[in-house]
Amino acid sequence: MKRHITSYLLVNNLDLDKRQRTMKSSQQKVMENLLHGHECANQLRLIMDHHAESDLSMEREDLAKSVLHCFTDSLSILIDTNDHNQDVDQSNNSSPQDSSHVLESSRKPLHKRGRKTSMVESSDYRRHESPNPIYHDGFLWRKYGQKQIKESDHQRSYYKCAYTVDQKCEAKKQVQMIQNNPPLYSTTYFGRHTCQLHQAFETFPIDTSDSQDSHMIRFDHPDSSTHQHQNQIIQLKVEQMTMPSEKAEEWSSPSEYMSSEVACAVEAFGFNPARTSSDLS
DNA sequence: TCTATTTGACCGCT
DNA sequence: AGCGGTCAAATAGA
Repeated sequence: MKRHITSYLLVNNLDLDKRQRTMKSSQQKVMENLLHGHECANQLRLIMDHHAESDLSMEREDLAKSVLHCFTDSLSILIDTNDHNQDVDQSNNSSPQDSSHVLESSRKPLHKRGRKTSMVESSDYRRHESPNPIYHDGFLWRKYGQKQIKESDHQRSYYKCAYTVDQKCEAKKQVQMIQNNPPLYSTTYFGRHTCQLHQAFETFPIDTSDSQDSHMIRFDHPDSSTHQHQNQIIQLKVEQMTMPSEKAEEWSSPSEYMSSEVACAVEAFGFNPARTSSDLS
């Protein structure tokens, strides 16, 4: 036992340098993500200020998704770093730790042998409950299964990232209705996206021939007016996805026509794309 | 014809 | 044996 503890502490000391370097790069990543999110938010505001009359709901939603993606990545990095530090702290200090997290994340130990009893019990996951199922959360998902779960009236749908093969992204999610009245859906995310959203967008077909169906989204650098930096131009084919104008009139808050996660991101910024620029001013 | 979804079968674990 | 998770052939739809 004593020998086991000594060797464990040795490993911890040897890992310290490596961990500090990792933390630095993590901070850099978080900073880059947040800067990118800030740029997208600025771009979103510009669109809303200058193009309120035209139907640019898709640009707004995609920008909001980009903002959400930036924050999701940043949170994931911070939670990882935090968990790592807590593991170290717990091994070095026996005092109890505050286990509260922004996102629910399982830290239950993996079975060394044997099959996991469920994904929830064995891997890190984040669970989200909402009145509507989350289908559009900024990532592309591919459904690979649906199953009736025992002790549940509703089927569970299994999704994996559409870039599982292309980019070896192992992110998965499960969507299941957990309550009828009022309707409540549980969306559980497993693993983290290793795919890049912008890479995903780059695989969209670029069709400059049909300007009516295509819209340009530019993620400009803050100094974009000086053209010192090359803009990252993403062209999205928008078909059957634009929000019907009559719906736009009915909906009063982003959460009514966006996925709840995207809406949360939008509302967190105090934006309401359904409003006009005059409402904002 | 191509791509995404559906669904029954299969696998590995308890 | 029964369960949850995944695979892959069949099917649907654009």
